[in-house]
Amino acid sequence: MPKQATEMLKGILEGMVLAILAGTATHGSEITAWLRDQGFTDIAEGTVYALLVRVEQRGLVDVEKVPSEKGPPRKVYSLNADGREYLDEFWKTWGFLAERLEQLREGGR
Amino acid sequence: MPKQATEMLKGILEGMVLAILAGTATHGSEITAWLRDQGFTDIAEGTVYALLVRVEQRGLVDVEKVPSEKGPPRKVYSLNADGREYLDEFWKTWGFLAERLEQLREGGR
DNA sequence: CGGCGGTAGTCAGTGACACTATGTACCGGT
DNA sequence: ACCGGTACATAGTGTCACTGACTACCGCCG
Repeated sequence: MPKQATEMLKGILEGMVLAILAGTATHGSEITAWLRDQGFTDIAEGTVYALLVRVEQRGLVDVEKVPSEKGPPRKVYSLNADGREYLDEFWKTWGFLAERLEQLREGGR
Repeated sequence: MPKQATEMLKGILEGMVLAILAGTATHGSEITAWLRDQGFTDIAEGTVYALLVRVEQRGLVDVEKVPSEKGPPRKVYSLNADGREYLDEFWKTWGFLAERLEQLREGGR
C-alpha cells in the first residue's frame, strides 16, 4: 500500500467497512483480513476495532455476539437502516469527490 | 458540498491543490475561489492558506511575491520538481483507492 | 487627507480519525 | 498446565481541516 494512503483513508475507511457490511454481516478480524487481501497491508487490527466501536455507538450497525470455536466470542456486525442511509450519503460524497479528482487528473483543469 | 466530505478531504485536498498548481502557478485566494466554483463551498479561506504553508515548508512548491494592485502582495506558488514527484505519488495512491472503492460500490465485493 | 471596504495572508485553538503498542479473554493441542 | 493463536479492547500520539479573529495593504470617496 502506498505510504501516503493512510492520511487519505480518513473518513473513507469507515465507508469502506460499512460497504463491506452491506454485503455480508461479519466480524472485526475478518474485515481486517479482507482489507489486507485488497492490498491495504498496513491497516492495524486496532484501527478496525476502534472504527467498529464508533459506528456501533452512532447506531449505524447492529451487533450480535456469536460464540466462536476458537478464541473469545465474535461480535458480528450488520448494517441497519440508519447505516444504509449513511452509506448512501457516503457514496454520494465519494462520487462527488471522484468526479472532480478525475477531472483534475486528466484536464489538469 | 455534502457535509461528510470534510473528513474525506484529509490528505486529498493537498493533492488537489498541487494538481491545480501543476496546471498554473497561482495564489491562495484564487485557489480558494476555484475550489468554491467546483462545489467545495465550505472550504474555509484559512484552510487553503494553512495547506500552502505546509507544502511550502516541505519544499514541494516555489514561491514568488508579486505586488498586487489591490491589497497586500500575493504569494504566487508554483510546483517544483519535488512537488511533481509528490503529485505523481499522489495520483498512484488515488488510483489505488479509487479502484478498490469502485469495486466495492458495484460488486458489493 | 482620512477613514471605509475589499483583498490577501496569518495564526491559535479544536475535533475527528487512523496509528502504534499494549493488554485481556478464550480456546485447542500437547 | 501451558503455549500459541484468535478475537477484541484501550490509552496515547500525530496529522489535518475547521473556526474565528487578526494584520497588512490598497483604492476610493467624502
